[in-house]
Amino acid sequence: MRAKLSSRERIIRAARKAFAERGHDGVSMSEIAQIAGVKKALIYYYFPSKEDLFYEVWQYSIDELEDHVFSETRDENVYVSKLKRILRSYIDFITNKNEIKKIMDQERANLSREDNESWKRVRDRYEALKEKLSSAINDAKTAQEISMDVDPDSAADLILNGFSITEDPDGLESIREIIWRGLVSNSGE
Amino acid sequence: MRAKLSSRERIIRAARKAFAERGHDGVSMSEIAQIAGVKKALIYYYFPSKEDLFYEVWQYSIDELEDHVFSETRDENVYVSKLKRILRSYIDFITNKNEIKKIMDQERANLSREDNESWKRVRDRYEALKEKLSSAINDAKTAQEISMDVDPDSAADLILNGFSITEDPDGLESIREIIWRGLVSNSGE
DNA sequence: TTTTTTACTTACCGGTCGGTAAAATATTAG
DNA sequence: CTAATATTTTACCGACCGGTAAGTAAAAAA
Repeated sequence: MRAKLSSRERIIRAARKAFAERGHDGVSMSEIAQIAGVKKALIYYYFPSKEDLFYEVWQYSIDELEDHVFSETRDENVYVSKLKRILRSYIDFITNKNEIKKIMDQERANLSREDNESWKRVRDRYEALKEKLSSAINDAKTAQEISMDVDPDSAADLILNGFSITEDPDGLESIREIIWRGLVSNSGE
Repeated sequence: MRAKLSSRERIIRAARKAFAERGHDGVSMSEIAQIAGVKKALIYYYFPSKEDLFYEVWQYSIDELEDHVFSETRDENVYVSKLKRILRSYIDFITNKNEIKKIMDQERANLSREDNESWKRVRDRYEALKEKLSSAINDAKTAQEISMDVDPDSAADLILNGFSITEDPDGLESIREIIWRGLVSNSGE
């Protein structure tokens, strides 16, 4: 039987669900309150603003993604194997924690907007994730285990963007294979 | 000197610009009116609703993309060359008609939402584009000019999603190279 | 037992949303 | 010149937005 969650926790989960489905701009605070089964004003008791609530959801989501994807490969010392496992567990994460991936997809366009000061921390958290992935790729490249043609930063972009929309596991797998061959093959021409 | 545009055209261009920057949900009709230099009610004279205005922008944008990407390769008969040119002109399009690509990025998450009946035609127009790309890939595969491991549909997804956010031309080029090697190399393992 | 803090509700704020009716102005046709 | 028609503006609608002030009930601290 489920332990009763605190109101704060219920709000966060409701927000995550709603933001995943409709995005930050598509969701109203009253909508979140309704899903969480609390009054709207209570949200403002725990969170100063919609933006702050969103950021907490965002932060937790990316933390969870990083934990899942990077923690188990920490002691792997063959970089290309490590990278391969990162990719696999990333797909595993997308499949099982689909809500979190959806939030990232929803706000992807906002991540490239240099204006909008209030989104800075959201962008920063995302950039930190990307950096982790990028340096794992760079390690493999430095060890000459993947193609020297690969630019680690672009490859990280490709991985983080390439699996959007698709929910079908076979589709994800196909995409992973293409990307992987792109990373390891020596010359495409 | 610029010929004076009709109000209707000015509205569409203003809407395209605004939707590219902030997305459908992030833009208000009065904002669009202001950019177009027109009263809000005039928009409703030409377009029944915000949704209809958005769809017209969307439709024209994807038409333009298809024209740019597919028209010049129509008489190419070596499928792999054709596909390579498609990819190149897609990047060219992203670079030069960046506003249109941004609209697609903004609404990407909405494209996977099966609910929301009113977005059906938006999704359908996108799916038609994807189908065109997918069958170009399939042609190259059938002619055994690219890897037999490639699933055309997934590859089309990857191409349409993989170039997001990035505006830096070098980054786009790097991503294109990875994808291309992924398509043509015979086995990544 | 009194006081303070925590958790939460009720009722409201000004502002903006998408959308509309009707009047005013331009344009065109007879 | 006039009448009809196409275009644009003015002024407004109810609904909902994010956010807040003030109060309440219960629990924790004094």
